[in-house]
Amino acid sequence: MGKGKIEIKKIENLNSKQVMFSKRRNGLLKKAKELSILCDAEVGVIIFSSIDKVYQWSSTTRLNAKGLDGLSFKELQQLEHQLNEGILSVKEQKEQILLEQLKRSRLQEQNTILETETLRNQVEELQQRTSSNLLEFNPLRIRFSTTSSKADDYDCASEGEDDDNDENDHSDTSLHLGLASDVGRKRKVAKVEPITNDSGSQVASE
Amino acid sequence: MGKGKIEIKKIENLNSKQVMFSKRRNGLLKKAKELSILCDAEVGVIIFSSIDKVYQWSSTTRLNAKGLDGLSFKELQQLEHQLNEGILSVKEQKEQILLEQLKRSRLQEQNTILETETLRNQVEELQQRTSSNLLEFNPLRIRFSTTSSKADDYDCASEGEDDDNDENDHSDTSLHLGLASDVGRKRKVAKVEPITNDSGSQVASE
DNA sequence: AACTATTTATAAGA
DNA sequence: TTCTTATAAATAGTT
Repeated sequence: MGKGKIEIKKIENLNSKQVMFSKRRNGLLKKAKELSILCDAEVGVIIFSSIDKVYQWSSTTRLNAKGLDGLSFKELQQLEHQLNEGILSVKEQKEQILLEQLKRSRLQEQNTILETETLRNQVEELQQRTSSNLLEFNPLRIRFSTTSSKADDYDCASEGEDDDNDENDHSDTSLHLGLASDVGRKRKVAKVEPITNDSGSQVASE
Repeated sequence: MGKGKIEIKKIENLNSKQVMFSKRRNGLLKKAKELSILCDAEVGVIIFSSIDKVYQWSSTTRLNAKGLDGLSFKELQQLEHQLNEGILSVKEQKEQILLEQLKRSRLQEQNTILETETLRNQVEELQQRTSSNLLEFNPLRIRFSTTSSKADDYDCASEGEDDDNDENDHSDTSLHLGLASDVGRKRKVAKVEPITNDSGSQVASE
């Protein structure tokens, strides 16, 4: 509808394109507004020019800008992306912390359980000696459990949390018992093989 | 642009309105398409008729329907809401599971630590007797730690996880030592007061 | 940005 | 609905 008919295809001349855009954009928005008024419809139009500026109009506040008018499409998209990423990051961080603590807690627990086991054996053995009036005493017969030394490789070891059983971190590899020189020593525990990492990951993949 | 000029205001006649809507909707979409082609712009148009049916067109797949054409706006909004809720639910569920396990693990750990403490004391005491050649033996002097019986109230107790220390669940309230009748009994541990629930919640709020 | 010759959209009617 | 047609509006090219 002009002095000459035009083919609907991309305008290469930048200036012509800009002029055309301005005219037809206004026309489109006007038509949209008319439609919404005449036919009592909700109409929304959003236009991203090639210069990446946003023009939008809508018959309702539902679709209208919330202070985002004038932001480029890429900016808006980035904003949305960042928000989503932000939520994800926070959630993932929380999850990571929980997993970390659970892993650590389980390792700790495993340690303590082994120590307990060892101590229990000792107690029983000592009790037997005691109740049998100690006819003989041979410390070498007291068994102790696993004596691996690989526990330090475990990455949990370096974390400095103020748990109330940090003492275990400096425990010996083996457990000595029944000798007079050992009576004064406290907190000697049996080391354990690091439990498999899966105990933590399993939880996450449930 | 018709046989007569019209005023832009709501059309009351339903039939006229429907006809007008159909015509102008097509016109608007055509104009939008032309604009996007001519000026290399991204254009999106969404139209909600008063019958609440959606018509939309967009120059990019970004705004195009994914099989959602024809859904009412309310339906679309509900769908979006449900999706968001779904994600949140899943995340929260995962978090809940982790917290649950951590709480349980800590409780378990606390139990074992207390038991260890008790056993350690016994061992030391017994060792002292042993190394002093057992001049006297009085089992009553052996102390044991907390003997509360409220532990069963803890809601963790009913959960049936296949942990490898379920034996502790049936432990006695008190610890008996030094008597011949006790030598054959295993796995008697001191019960502890349930630790405060905060140990778990603290983690979540970090 | 304004002008204007034309094309296009569409109001009313069939 | 769709088609027709008279006419209003939009706009391409020009200034």
